[in-house]
Amino acid sequence: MRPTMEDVAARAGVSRALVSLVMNNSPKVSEARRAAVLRAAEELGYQPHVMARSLASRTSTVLGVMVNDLRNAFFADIVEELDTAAQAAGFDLILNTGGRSPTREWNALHNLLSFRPAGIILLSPVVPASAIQVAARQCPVVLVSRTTRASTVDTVNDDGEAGSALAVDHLVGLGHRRIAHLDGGGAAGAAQRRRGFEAAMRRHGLEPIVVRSEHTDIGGEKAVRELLAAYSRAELPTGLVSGNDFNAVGAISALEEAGLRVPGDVSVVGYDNTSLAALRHLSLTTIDQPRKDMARLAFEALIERVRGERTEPVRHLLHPSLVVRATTAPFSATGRS
Amino acid sequence: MRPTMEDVAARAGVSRALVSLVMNNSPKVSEARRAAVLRAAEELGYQPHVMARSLASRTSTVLGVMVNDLRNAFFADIVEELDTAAQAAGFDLILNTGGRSPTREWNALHNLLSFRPAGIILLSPVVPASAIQVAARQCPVVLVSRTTRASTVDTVNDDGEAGSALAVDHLVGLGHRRIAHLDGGGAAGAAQRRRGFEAAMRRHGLEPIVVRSEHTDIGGEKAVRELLAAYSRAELPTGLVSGNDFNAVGAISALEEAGLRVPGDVSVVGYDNTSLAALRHLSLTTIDQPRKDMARLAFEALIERVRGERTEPVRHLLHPSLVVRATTAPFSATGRS
DNA sequence: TCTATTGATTAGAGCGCTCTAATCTTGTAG
DNA sequence: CTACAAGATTAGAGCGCTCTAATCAATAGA
Repeated sequence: MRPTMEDVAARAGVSRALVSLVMNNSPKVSEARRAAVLRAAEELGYQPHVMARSLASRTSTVLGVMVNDLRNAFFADIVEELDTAAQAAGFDLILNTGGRSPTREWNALHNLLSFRPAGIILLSPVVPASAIQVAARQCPVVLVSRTTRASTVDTVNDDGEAGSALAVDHLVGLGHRRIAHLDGGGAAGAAQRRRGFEAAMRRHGLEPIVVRSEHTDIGGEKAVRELLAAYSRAELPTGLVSGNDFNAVGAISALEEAGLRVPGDVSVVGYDNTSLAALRHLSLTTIDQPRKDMARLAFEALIERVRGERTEPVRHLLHPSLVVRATTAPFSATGRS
Repeated sequence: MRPTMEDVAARAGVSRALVSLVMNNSPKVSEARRAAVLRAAEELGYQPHVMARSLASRTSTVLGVMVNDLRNAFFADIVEELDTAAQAAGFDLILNTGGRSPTREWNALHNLLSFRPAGIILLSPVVPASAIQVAARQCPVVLVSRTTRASTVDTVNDDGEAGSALAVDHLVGLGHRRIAHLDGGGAAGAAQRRRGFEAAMRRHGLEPIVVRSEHTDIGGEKAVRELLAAYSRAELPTGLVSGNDFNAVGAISALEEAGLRVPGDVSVVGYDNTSLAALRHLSLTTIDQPRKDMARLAFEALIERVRGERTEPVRHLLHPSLVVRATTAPFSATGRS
């Protein structure tokens, strides 16, 4: 059995309480005793038992994190960032996935809750709002990539409408006028991005073209094929705003397959600035969600509530930015066949 | 304060012990009582306190997971899979990163240990072997993508030598004879892959060409440029075995930039079969590490030890497989300029 | 010399649960 | 009607720690 505080106390010739004080480096311990305790602990290889501590102190250093999908690099990045912040602040992450199923997420959420965590961060959850409310009654909850009306829950989102607008402005600035959006369907944030696209187009006095698609490369390919079937070469959109990077990559594939050049004939903008987009081979112009900032803000919001420093809900809406790479170029009538 | 077992007991008019039995669905509880307890629990929104349970029962349902780098899709996939398995088996994951620094990993490992987890899984850790030994004295430890001599630790690795051999055999089978390996340098598993490459080449009676590189797309580009500088077009290798997929993508970029076609002039094989490779736009021929199996085996090995069903160490060496896509083609002398 | 005063140390209750051993119910056989 | 086994229930100690309140030691002031 691993040594307990009692063992350390015995070896150091002091009481258990004193060991506790030393372990929490209380200032009211004489240097001599402190040294003795530390040495005894060292010799025994003693390490405080987090769960026992948590139980006794009625506080928790555990932060629950439920991720929509770790395979999605966006979330993986955020979790990495959260982990860094948590370690720095002395918290531990317990992690969960809901498999994008409300039922499984509900279970996962319950598992997190059963640890009596100090707080919970939900990354793009698909559980109903009521489930979030239930969780929020037990501990502070922060939502990332998901909105809510609940006033006890903080949220961190990127401004998808602004992001799409950025893409449209960029293309229009390059002289494009026929621009299509490959919509993400039911994916998180897709609706916003579409709305932003439509609004931006109209602001420029242009007619928004929206093709229903998905946030996958296959989806992007299909959407482009539909576009190719629906328009003559002369009328084909010369600018594409994809729902996300994967979609954009698929779109580019289909475009090239059809003998069109990117960006010579068609300019393409992605969304998310995944590591994929940064690959020199693709060099995709895309919209960057400030993931690091999102993670940091989510963490800070949570900790503020944990420490009871704030009760008002906070709604972070982060501004995305345009990352210009090699898949967008000025519109040129001559470039077309 | 959230309701405790005592509250439920009071409301159901039974003792705390009975509630405990019901919560662990013991068979020795009358149906009437069970129903009463369950109802009371429901009404109060009671949920057992995992930590208290763990403390009292001297058992843990916590599994510690330390990840080398979550941003690496390979690890993210494994964690996802571990999570699925853990949830199914009633365990909870507590997750950590070491930032690829031995010191930080050592801290992270300590954090995990302080939870008195049932077991620990280390994904490609960079801590010294001694640290792993220390951990292994506290609870079962399984290593993924890392070997050890410690007889108390299980390991799960893919057979990197076999993987490279697969790539070489494939290229040789297509008629290629001048084949180069873009080495991953100090990256985990890189040495094995290189050894496998060299051995396979010699087995075919061919001279192995090894270019020092990195597991990044930039690395791949640079390596190819060196190759282009060192060889005349006629003598340039017609087959490339990259250290991983990213490297391969970079290599392809540089090749195309130099006016060479893939796979027309040069065939390229990646390693890892990341989601990147599967993108139709790239369609990279690559070596697949059976991640799902690796995760499953790691989990099973751990659970076996947790349950005390085995004390002998187990060394899983998984066989990678070749995934042929569009970046490899038969050698053709005419294809060359 | 005696009492405050401050600082260091400890006793002991208790966190929410489990688990063993003891107790209480029944039902059944003698 | 009693004895007893089997099943259902509970008392109570204890998991490893924290924390309050009490105790103890040492110094200072009168």
